[in-house]
Amino acid sequence: MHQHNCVSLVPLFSQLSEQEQDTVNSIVHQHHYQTGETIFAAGDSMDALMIIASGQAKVFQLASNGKEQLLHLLTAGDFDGETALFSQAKHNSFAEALMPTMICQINRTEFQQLMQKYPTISLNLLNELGRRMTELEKRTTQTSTSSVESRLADYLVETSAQFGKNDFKLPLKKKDLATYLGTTPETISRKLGELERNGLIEQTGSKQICIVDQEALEML
Amino acid sequence: MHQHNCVSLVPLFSQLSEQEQDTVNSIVHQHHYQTGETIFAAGDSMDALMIIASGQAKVFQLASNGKEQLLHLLTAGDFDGETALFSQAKHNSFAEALMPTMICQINRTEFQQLMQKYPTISLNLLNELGRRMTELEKRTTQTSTSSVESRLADYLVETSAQFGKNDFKLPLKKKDLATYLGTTPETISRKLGELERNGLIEQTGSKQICIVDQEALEML
DNA sequence: CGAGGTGTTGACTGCCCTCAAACTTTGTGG
DNA sequence: CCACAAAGTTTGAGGGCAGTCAACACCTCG
Repeated sequence: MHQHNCVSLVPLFSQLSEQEQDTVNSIVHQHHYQTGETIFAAGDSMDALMIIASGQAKVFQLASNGKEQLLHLLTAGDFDGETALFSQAKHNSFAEALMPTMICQINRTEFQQLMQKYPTISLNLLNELGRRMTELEKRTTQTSTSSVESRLADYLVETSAQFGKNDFKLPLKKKDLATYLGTTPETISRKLGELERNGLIEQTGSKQICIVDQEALEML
Repeated sequence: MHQHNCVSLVPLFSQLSEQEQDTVNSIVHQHHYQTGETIFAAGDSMDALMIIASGQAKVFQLASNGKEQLLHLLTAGDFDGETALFSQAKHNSFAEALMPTMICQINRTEFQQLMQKYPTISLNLLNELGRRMTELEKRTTQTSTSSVESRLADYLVETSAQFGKNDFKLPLKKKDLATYLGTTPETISRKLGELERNGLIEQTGSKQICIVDQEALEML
């Protein structure tokens, strides 16, 4: 069987030599998930670090009223489960594949040995956790201080920057985008319409967005 | 001068021997801040890890419209600035002392050397970052899925649990509590009044709260 | 082609934010 | 230790943003 090499893809291990990466690769367990399939659920015990080799997954929580809150969008090279590496805790969130997705897992104990052997790994972990923390802090601040319109505008500008062009396809269903921005699909739909009517964007196709007036968007 | 020993207070260094802690203590710089004094501001360059030796500080962001969002409340033993340890970045948030507060700083380069020498430090850091991440994720979910009333109820229950008794004094001004929960002082005031009228709590004095019906609070 | 999930549009409602004024607590200097 | 100023809190009135509900249109994919 052709074993896809997760390890070389991941920034987490990028500073290791090729030989060291092989070592890591040998203790990795692979899993494949289909679109819509659950990767883990709240309540599951966490005992491994998960790395996205290919595909895309969403991490979200469910409130007691059943509402969904999207916390992170994971793409190739991203990982999750780091809080599990020390405390033998349960997942407090869900993860679901948004497309056919390959996941590499490393058991807690094995990963702990890795970190002892190669200290740069834990530094990389710290780095990435910090980055994600900063991102979440920003989003938290925005959700409780700004209007949906400006959050959406900000999201569009940032996403377009990631793609490096004004014309791009939303990487999320609007349903998920809504919970990501802390609002509802209906409101997203309306606000996008409003932005279009005001000449700031154009909706060329399903999920296809073109930014017309970036400055005005940033102004919100 | 009597040098307050920060290091022994901090879980971060708790696994080090007494002698090793002394070493760490020798590279620590101390600063004292008065109530209301700014510890760092957004835009300041980050070049040190900060540890609260005694006192209390709030970490918050300012939105473009001037609104404040409280992100973390730091008390003795907590630290901040970990994202600064690798990337030579700027602070994106503010920190302000809420009472006379003693802070211990360790420079980036010196702390990096420490982490190389004592790998358990970075593991402790990871642990704490994960904890804080989990906490923020929960709060984010709550702010965009639940009503102010239930967020407040949840906060009261959790805070009472921290103190270990039903009768306690709010550790924050209501103004700050409001931005912590993503609302306004007026709304906090009203909701507390409502909870009291419904017999779930009692407001015995300024900031003094007594939980009467914990079950009903958790129900929200 | 049909079915289920997804997106759109409209009408309505309500939570909570805003503004403003009175009252209370805090803390500081005389 | 008191007095007074500044900050924080409470209460009321009013309005707006966005959530809810419902019906319909639209994809996407068996």
